[in-house]
Amino acid sequence: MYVLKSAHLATSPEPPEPSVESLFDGRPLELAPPGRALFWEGDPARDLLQVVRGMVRVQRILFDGRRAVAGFLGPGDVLGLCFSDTYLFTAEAVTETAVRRAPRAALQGMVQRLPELRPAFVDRMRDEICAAQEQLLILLHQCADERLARFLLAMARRLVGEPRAGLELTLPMPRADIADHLGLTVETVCRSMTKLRAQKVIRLLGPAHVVVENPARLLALAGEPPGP
Amino acid sequence: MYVLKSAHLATSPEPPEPSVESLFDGRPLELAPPGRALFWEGDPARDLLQVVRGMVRVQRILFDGRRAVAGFLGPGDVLGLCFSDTYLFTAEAVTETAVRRAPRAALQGMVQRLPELRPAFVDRMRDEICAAQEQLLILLHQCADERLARFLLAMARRLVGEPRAGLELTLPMPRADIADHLGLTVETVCRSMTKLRAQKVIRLLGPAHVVVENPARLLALAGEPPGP
DNA sequence: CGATGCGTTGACATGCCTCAACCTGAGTGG
DNA sequence: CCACTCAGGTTGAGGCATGTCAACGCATCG
Repeated sequence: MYVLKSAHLATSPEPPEPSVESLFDGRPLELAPPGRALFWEGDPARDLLQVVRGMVRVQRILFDGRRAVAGFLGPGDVLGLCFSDTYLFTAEAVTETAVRRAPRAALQGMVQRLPELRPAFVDRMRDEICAAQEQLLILLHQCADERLARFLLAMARRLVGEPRAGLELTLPMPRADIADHLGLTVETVCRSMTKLRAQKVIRLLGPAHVVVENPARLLALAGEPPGP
Repeated sequence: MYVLKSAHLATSPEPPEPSVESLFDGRPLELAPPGRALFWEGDPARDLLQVVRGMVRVQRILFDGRRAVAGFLGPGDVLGLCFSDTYLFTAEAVTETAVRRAPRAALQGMVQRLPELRPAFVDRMRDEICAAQEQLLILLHQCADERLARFLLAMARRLVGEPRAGLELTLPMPRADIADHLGLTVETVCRSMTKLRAQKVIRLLGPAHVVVENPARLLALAGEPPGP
């Protein structure tokens, strides 16, 4: 997706290291309640956004009124690196959220001044492309259960590298968001969730709390070989 | 998609402007018969590829044996800009094809040396990301007819900016390729083609030759407002 | 206490997949 | 020239997964 994870990169020890994250140093925290829009599709893309706390949903209303959710951003994720002059999506807070903004011009300047930073920058863009294509290829050919497994796996990996049995994860977004993200309906998401539970792949503590019981099977359903 | 169109960009007037296309200047032509692989998924990604004549199919075999066709490349398209160290897809000639190869190292050197990073390279990567996300968002939420309409529209735009009534386009790839590209089966592609014909959206001269009869309706089906 | 929003489940309709048959055109050999 | 084969394309019949519509459970909130 267009979301860039900073997890391992951001926590580099030396302070002068220039990184995309350093653009947000010293910027004020901005708080948003659930449902509040952080920017709107079509607005001039003035700045980048870094999520500090909470979760943000990136979406877009299609021609015919259907909603497509492009993805979800959690703490550390940066949004807007690959936007053109106007925002192509609307970003909304899913939960109580804290973000920082940095002008895109600052990013541009930084990349101009520091040629050694370019490979890192290009790599991140490339990762985004690969992720988007991967997502496209696989989702298009997957059924509902497999899509949901893939989504749960992605949510789990947001927390840890590879999920182990017993990992508990929180789904702060409502079912409708998951459905519009996977190209399904709310009912189908529910049924697939129930099916995964019946197969002992996951356990449900509540609608928003899932425990991974069989990571290997989750991997397999999501369409990844058990190896990596 | 990961495919970068060079059509309008390549013909900039001033010669010193470094472009991705210039990397291929002076490289020898390489010919490939239908079905021949130009590179394989998993091989070290040594070089970029520019299609000169014919059509190339980019695909990948999924874990469970299903085939996913990521896209098709025609004359002028460049492949490999966003690859990591190994090719993530296999590229095969659909028709009799001519290509040129350029080492990726040359591209990397160009990016490092360029005083201005934006025009040549970053914009194109950004376009790719946007295209992939667009594709993902829309295809996921579309039914078979709409997906096929979208595909036909894309093929038409490969020839001209906006298709007009009477535009004849050639589909050099077999139905199976189209199906695996859209996440459908061969039979469903046939039926959707027949349905579009019945609705007077297109006319079929033969399996590989389609005439656009109602561009406005094609646009609408593909999920784009009639405006642009 | 009722109202509301969200999640879940059931009944039914529909769209796509599966399997099968048939058609067409291009080779190929008689 | 015809008969045959073969691959790709098209069409039909039936099954299954998902969408649609509806009902209900449950928690929150006024």
